[in-house]
Amino acid sequence: MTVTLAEEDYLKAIYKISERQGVPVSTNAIAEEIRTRPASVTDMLKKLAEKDLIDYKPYHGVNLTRSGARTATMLIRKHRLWETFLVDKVGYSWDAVHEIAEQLEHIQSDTLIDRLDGFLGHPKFDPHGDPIPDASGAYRMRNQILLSELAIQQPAILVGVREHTSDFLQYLDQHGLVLGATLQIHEILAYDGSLRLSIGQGDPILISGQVARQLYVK
Amino acid sequence: MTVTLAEEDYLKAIYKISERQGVPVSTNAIAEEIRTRPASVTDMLKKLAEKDLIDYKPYHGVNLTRSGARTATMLIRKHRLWETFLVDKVGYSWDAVHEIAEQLEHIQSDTLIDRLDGFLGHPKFDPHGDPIPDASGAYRMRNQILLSELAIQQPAILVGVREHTSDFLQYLDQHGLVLGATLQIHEILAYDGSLRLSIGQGDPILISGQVARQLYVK
DNA sequence: TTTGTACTTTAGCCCTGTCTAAAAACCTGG
DNA sequence: CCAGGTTTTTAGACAGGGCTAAAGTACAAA
Repeated sequence: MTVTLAEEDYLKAIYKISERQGVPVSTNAIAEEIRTRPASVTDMLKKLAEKDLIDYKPYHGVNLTRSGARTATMLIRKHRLWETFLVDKVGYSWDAVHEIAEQLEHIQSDTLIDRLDGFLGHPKFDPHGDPIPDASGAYRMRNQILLSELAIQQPAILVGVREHTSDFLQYLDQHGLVLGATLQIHEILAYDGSLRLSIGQGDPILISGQVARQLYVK
Repeated sequence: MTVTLAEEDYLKAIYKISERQGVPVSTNAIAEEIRTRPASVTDMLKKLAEKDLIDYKPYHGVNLTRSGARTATMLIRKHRLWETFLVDKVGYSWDAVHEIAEQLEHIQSDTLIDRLDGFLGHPKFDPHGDPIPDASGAYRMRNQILLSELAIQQPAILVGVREHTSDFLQYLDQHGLVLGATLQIHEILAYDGSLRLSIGQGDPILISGQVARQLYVK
């Protein structure tokens, strides 16, 4: 029972949405995630249900079966390992790897991804700080909080980002916001919720609340 | 003007056949190479001609245009670089990489393959001894001959293989026939054309003429 | 309880790439 | 130069995946 490339994309989308927003996952949400039309989603949901990769009740959304969740987790594993490869070995910056990894994650091989994992030294986190599932699909979430929840004056380490767009990641680079940096909030401006923040030993900078809600610290 | 995955496969097949057997390339030959039906090939040839990737005269075969040849050469480049990656970095043996590279060669990125080339140290030959085209598509053929053409007692170095099947490559491994080995023919048996051959300092072994016609030496 | 609106599904169509069956073109031996 | 065999193309169908338009469902507000 093979899973096509398009089916894999749907499973991953459902997985990602249910992580963010819980289950069941709506047709519209999937359409938006995949950038396709709701009618197309409905068609595909029938196929996925037929293959027992999702539980689908018409008009009431879907959730992944055990088998569907395993497939999705393995895709996440592949995606994050390939991103790690591209950054650590091939010299890409973290804002340029997403699209390439979207393609690489569909490579089919029983052995490749585990060997790649070994070649990379069994990394636990990808270049964006997201955890990489192991070969069994297990991964530990860091006990992270959003920078926007961090107490004033409390130092913390930047460990992850929620947004993965190039623009956002380039913004972070330009402001010295790299993974592992020590951050400390000095002040939250009453006017618009901006944060005055120091990075390591540097002079404080100002970032928007919008940005702060995209950063994970520990 | 994008080239689909299936179209890429056809271009590569036409390229490979024309290298072996010259031009023009017949519909049947392509069908056999791609393992599909002649009727399907005809359909695809029309599409490729429409895109100016081939010159196609119905009933008289095809050859690649400049543009089609460029695409095919880049596919070869990608295939061979990925094979090199899999063997040199990921630890695969040379008989296990073909199918994976067949998938990897279709990854679309303006920058990936040149960066991969750099990461690998700009290799000139892949794990099977085939030359890797550079970024401009150029590559030098070694001045190689088939082992079956080598003069008796004349030492030579094994530099390439024609067959890429797993079975054949495993056979070579088992007999110590690895790239770079020094070979010397001691005798050609009149009965069936088998060769008595020594590899490096080892004791002579017997290989069939069939095998000798698959090995390139220099 | 009804009704308006947002969400979802159905119906029917398109495109890609494949297939089988049948027709057409090519070519070679007599 | 033509008859048979081989090769190639055409015709028509199908499966996967997507789209638009229209119809059906759910649910909140009145």
